[in-house]
Amino acid sequence: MAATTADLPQFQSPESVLNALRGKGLRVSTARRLVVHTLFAAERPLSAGEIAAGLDEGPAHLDLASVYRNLETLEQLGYVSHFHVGAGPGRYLFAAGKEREYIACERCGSLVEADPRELDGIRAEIVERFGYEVRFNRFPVIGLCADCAGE
Amino acid sequence: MAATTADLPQFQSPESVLNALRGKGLRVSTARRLVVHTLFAAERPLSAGEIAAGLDEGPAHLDLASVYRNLETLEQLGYVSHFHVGAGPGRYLFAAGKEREYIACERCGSLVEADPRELDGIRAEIVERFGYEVRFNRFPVIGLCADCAGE
DNA sequence: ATACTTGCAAATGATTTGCCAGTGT
DNA sequence: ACACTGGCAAATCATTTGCAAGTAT
Repeated sequence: MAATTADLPQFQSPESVLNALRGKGLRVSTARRLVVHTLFAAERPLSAGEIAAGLDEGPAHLDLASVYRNLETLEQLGYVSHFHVGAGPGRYLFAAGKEREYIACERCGSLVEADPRELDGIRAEIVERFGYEVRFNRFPVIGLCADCAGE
Repeated sequence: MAATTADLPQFQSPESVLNALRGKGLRVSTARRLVVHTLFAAERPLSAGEIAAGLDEGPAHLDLASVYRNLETLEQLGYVSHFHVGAGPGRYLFAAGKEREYIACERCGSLVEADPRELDGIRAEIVERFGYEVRFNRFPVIGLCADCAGE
């Protein structure tokens, strides 16, 4: 289940991802292709619902269950990652072999990405003071962005 | 007027809380009494389901919807507070007029409380580096406790 | 041909809401 | 009395699961 950068070198296009899937013995179905393309083209993390809805605007229809199943498969292979902001739906994005952590606004949903190293200081402080090894990839640090904080 | 300690001085017993509610014009019904007693006696944050289930084992049955409605009422008045650990149900506890923040284990659900001042350094670092004003009362810092981290 | 996948429906879990009967004050 | 509350059923939302029909390889 551990996916390092070495395992995921070929993310130049949706096709390269699909080829990699084929190499793993997975089939390249229409649904799979659409999910991969949509996720690859997205400029921000998308919820399963957004993926299905976005696809509906195109030529094909994809069932939400299929979207979830594909996302889970892709995530287990290390191609996709997801996280939750507050109570909202999970947001999915290409993992692209690099780890990221997030800080999110609970009001407007805006998001900033952080290199894990940027949060290592905080991690160290919490492990020292409280004994917990924390990470902000699945459950980002939640707060208010500058705009929302200014009411 | 914000709810300061001065507004919430009388938390010595469930009865004192109920009296305060009466003073605010709220009625002291059986359901309300049970929720307040249960929450007051709890040594850890409880989910709405746990509150209802615990009552079922005792003399009374309380509908989950009533539990939620009461918790919301109590929270709006500043008597109760709740937070979420990962995808699990919300956990409710007496606010007792003091602010707290939490660090939780996403595997076993264990929890440590922190005085907000203990996390002010982290808050300052994040606001400076990312521009987000974060708080860990509704959505705790999530990670693995020492036991779970040791596999 | 066969195993992997999908669509559809139904189930789950958390929480909310409508509505009308019941009850503190 | 009268507004506040409670119970109960049904509705939401996000996500999962069972299955039979469809399809990539």
